[in-house]
Amino acid sequence: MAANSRMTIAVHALAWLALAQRQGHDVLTSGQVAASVSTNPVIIRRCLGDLRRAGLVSVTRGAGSGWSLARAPEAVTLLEVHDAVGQEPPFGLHHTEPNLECPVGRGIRPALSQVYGQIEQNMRRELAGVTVADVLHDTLQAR
Amino acid sequence: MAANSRMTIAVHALAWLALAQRQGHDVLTSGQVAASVSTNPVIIRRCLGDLRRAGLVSVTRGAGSGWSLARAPEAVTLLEVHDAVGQEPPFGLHHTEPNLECPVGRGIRPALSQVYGQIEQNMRRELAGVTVADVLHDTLQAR
DNA sequence: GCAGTTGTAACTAACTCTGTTACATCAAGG
DNA sequence: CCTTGATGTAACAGAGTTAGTTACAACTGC
Repeated sequence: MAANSRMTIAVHALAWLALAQRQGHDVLTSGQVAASVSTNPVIIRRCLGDLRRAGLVSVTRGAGSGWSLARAPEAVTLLEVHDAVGQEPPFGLHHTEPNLECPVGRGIRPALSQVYGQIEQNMRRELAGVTVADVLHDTLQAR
Repeated sequence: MAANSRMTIAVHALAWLALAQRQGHDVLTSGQVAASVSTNPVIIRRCLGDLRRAGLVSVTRGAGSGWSLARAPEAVTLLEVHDAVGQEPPFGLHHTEPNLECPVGRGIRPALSQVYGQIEQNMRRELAGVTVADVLHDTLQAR
């Protein structure tokens, strides 16, 4: 299948919430967000539910309720979104334990963990440097 | 599922080939590699087949045949392995096109592509800086 | 109480990944 | 020339993930 798109959907929803807030709409329903993402409202509720549990958005119940940003869009980084949606790391080790009788099988996992860990650290640092406000700005810039 | 482990298996196989070569074994069979990785020989043949198509290993046919490195392990980078096994990029855009009537739906994909592309570039640069020889060295260092 | 919304369970369909079996193909070496 | 041992690859199974859908209980503003 194509790669994980949950991160993309989450950022899309947050950018849309930020723009709506700027335009005076304090809350959006899952249906309104779903209309922009072109998907089902339940997908959005599941995704925004993850973000709510991470404290990035708040939600109300009952009639006239909906979703809003819990913080200013300048204060929400893509790293927080990444962690909130439980995105998998880009590389995985062996599914089953390699043969520990073999010198390569014995040492390969720590060696690769170090390489992979370094790459993930850099990826996280980069995600931490981009905010929802940045993405919204670039989004509105695009023609 | 756990993340993609093909990259790990490919590097494992290459490191094992490099060590075997250093010890005077010029070729290994898929069964011998599979015994170190703890998997099925067909998995290894498929994986090493990808590496062969990328020119990283060479293979012979017939009795007594097997796999060997096509280059010195110092000259094979993890980036080449990454591309050879067709690893997916870490982030994916929407599966279906977002609503282009919405300003966010219209501009979000180019905006996120830029962010994701930057991260992938850095990942590639990092992978290009690590060779199979480096991994083998760290592997043998591990206790 | 009504209406509109969230939260969530249950399910489907499509897809990926690893692993397995089976077998055709190939070539080294007697 | 034949045996032997290896690759290449198709076909399939089983587990798992993902997006999407339907349905409905729970909640709350008015």
